[in-house]
Amino acid sequence: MRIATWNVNSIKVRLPHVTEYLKTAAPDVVCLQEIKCIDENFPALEIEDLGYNVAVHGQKTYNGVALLSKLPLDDVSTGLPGDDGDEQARYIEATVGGVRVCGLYLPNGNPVPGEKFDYKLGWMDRLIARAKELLAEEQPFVMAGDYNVCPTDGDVWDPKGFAGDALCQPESRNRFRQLINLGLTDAVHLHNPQDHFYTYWDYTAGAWQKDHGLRIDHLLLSPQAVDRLEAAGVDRGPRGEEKPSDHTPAWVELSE
DNA sequence: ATGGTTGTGTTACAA
Repeated sequence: MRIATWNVNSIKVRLPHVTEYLKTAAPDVVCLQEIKCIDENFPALEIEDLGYNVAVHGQKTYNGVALLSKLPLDDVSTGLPGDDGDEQARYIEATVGGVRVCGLYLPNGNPVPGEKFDYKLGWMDRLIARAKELLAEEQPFVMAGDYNVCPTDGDVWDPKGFAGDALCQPESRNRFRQLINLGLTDAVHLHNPQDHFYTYWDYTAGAWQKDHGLRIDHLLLSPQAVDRLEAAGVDRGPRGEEKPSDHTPAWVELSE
């Protein structure tokens, strides 16, 4: 079972890219972020026509996440627990073929310091709490999405230039490390520890052409999921298309 | 070059 994650930066604009990816890469599950639309405006019919089930947690203008899956999406839940006042659409879970798939769009957190950075750290604390709950069930799960965290300087094209960015702050990295220390595995890093494997390139200043990227999209696997991990990687192709998202898909392959 | 681009949706804000 192949599970991919992709921040598409508007599903309305990126629908042709997404349908092309579904046809060519044919992932079993895709976690989408930044769909930037309400549920009613998500192009479900076009995606269902390609053989996928759809679950959406949308929001007007900003954020928004969705799950696409060839197999049924069971027990869908939306919103990250821990703050009933949080109205930003950044989290969705569903069970697919016995695997709990968690799609997430972690807050960017800039500027630092500020309310947005505080929100990011609080959101990460809630994600850690949710991971603890899921780990207690001792079942396979995958937390996949745009984490907006570069785990180390090796994940940044210009570490000095990004030293003050929310994506690289010690507090952000510490919380990502807490997820790892709970027993989760950064699957793409495990399979490619020596390489950059950037997943994001800024639209400005020719960043893509210069490979000035960041690794911020991750798939964290529970021990029971790691037992089934066969491969992991990043598909750079979509970032090179016309009118691309600034992110490209990352994925894992789990045995059946 | 105190810069650059994209998307939503109005001419600001988020990334």
